[in-house]
Amino acid sequence: MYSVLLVEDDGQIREVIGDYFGRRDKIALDFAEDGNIGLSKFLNGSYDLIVLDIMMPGLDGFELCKIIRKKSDVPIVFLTGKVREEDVLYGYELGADDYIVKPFSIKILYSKLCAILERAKSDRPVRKIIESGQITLDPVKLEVQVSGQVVDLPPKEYQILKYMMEHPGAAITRKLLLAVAWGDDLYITERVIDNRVKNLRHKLQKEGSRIKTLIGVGYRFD
Amino acid sequence: MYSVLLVEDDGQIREVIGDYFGRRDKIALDFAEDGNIGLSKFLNGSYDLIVLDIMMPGLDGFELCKIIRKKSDVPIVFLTGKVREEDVLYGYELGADDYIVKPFSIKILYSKLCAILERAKSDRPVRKIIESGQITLDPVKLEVQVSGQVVDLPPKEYQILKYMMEHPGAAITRKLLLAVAWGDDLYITERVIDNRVKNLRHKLQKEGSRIKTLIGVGYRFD
DNA sequence: CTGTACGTGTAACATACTCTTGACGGAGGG
DNA sequence: CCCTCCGTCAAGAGTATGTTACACGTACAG
Repeated sequence: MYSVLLVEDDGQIREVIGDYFGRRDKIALDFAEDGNIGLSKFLNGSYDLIVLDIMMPGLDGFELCKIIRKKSDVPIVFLTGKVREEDVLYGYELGADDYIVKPFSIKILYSKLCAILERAKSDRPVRKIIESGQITLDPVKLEVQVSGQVVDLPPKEYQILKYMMEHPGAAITRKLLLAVAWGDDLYITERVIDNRVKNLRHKLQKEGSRIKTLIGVGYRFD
Repeated sequence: MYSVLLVEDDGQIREVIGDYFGRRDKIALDFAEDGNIGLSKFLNGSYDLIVLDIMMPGLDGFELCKIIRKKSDVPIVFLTGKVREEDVLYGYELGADDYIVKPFSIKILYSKLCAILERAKSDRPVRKIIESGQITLDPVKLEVQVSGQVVDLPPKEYQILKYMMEHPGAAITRKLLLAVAWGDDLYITERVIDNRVKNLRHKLQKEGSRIKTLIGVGYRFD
């Protein structure tokens, strides 16, 4: 479920889109009737994508887009009646992700938004909680849970686990782990890494076996 | 500079796009005249984005898209005269990143491609899996599968197999293998290589026979 | 100030796995 | 038949990793 803000002054369009999206379960839609309301909703809320009409009373879509882009990389889609090519290009220059011209097919709008949201999901430096199997890592709280139980991890072990969970399935060299958790200009015994990994495996209980050893290389988290 | 493959049977369109993109310096364009040529270029090349016409003789754009999606997450844009809504939706379902309807503005095409390429850049965890027959080698996971079964390979054997799979059909001298897996300044018995290859053949099971011996030279992987 | 708890790094050893060696034998060519 | 080249095997050397115990420094509470 994604959260999308639609800034559009035409009530009829809001209604049509709201109806259609309401019958699907992938997008939760929020509305703003003009640019100023849109700005305030953007500032107070947290959206995965923003759809902007260009021609609106007060703050227009381009202006709003500029303001939003200063604060956020959230995907932006223009939805507009303007068809002049310069406008489309201007929109892309402002960092828009797509540009949909009225009259548009509601189905296509929906598909496009879903495609952009899916694409953005993997793209984003996710400040969200990382989940994998029974393991949950919250980078904001710096907290790790295994099977619902909070597990206290010292800094190094936390960093190693975080890096592994951010790169599941990828081979991670010891050198890389050193750079990630220790800083690459330091020389320490290789055994240190083993020690940390050993503790990690133990603390992760049955999930610990998901850290595989790659002989001659390092580790891999599946 | 990004590398883009355009699969389009209409020579005029190829020319127009080629001209325009040639005067810019962000995109290096490669062409394919039909779906089959497109497929072979995709398989042998490495592109950052692929533009597909839908209606083409032989392999059409949808089919080609399906095949590409099995192997790669490379962004795909459909470029087509079809305007039926179902087709557009079908395109997105296949994992397309955009859908541009002819007649289109070349400037907008260029802008869209740039936007998609920029977005994909940060997204890409470049995973280039090498497949050949029943053997699959994932250089990111450092994992080899034979007939769907994971096969653990020690470093030297992994390196030998990887090199062989990267150069199928080519004669590979023992000297070259030494350089690849051992580093070229080392003196060891020739038997060492035989041993590694023997193990490889055994571990690859029935696929092992694809490593042919070239007497007096080395090996060849077919 | 003292004592405890804890994170970290080192050293030493144990264990597991990989690599190399060297001997032997078979295939094929001269 | 002899020679060369390669395949095979077993054993030991060599290397990588797991494990344990301990020393040091810091943070914090008493």
